[in-house]
Amino acid sequence: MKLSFADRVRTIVRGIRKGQTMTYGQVAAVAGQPGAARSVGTVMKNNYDDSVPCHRVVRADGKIGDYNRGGEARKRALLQEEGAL
DNA sequence: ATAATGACGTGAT
DNA sequence: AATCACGCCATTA
Repeated sequence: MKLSFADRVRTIVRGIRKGQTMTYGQVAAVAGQPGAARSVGTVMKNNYDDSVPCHRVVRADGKIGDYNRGGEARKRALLQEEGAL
């Protein structure tokens, strides 16, 4: 069975430890598709699995990035709780 | 199969 | 510093 890009991304993000963060571009690169940062976003958007800490994926330009469970504010709060900020 | 979409990235205004 | 414009690419319709 072949793992889609989305599956690899979810796996990678699941592996981000508490207090750590990765940029969309980083995840894409590790997933084997450098330059597909945007696609990582697409995946996150369609991913509703709570086991995937999508809030640990941030933008490369230092911004927080969006979040499908309460927006940027929520995401920022979670990261602060984990000490990622 | 083709077109539209968007939780990005970088460089130019 | 803030915004705009364009390229990028998997996913979705």
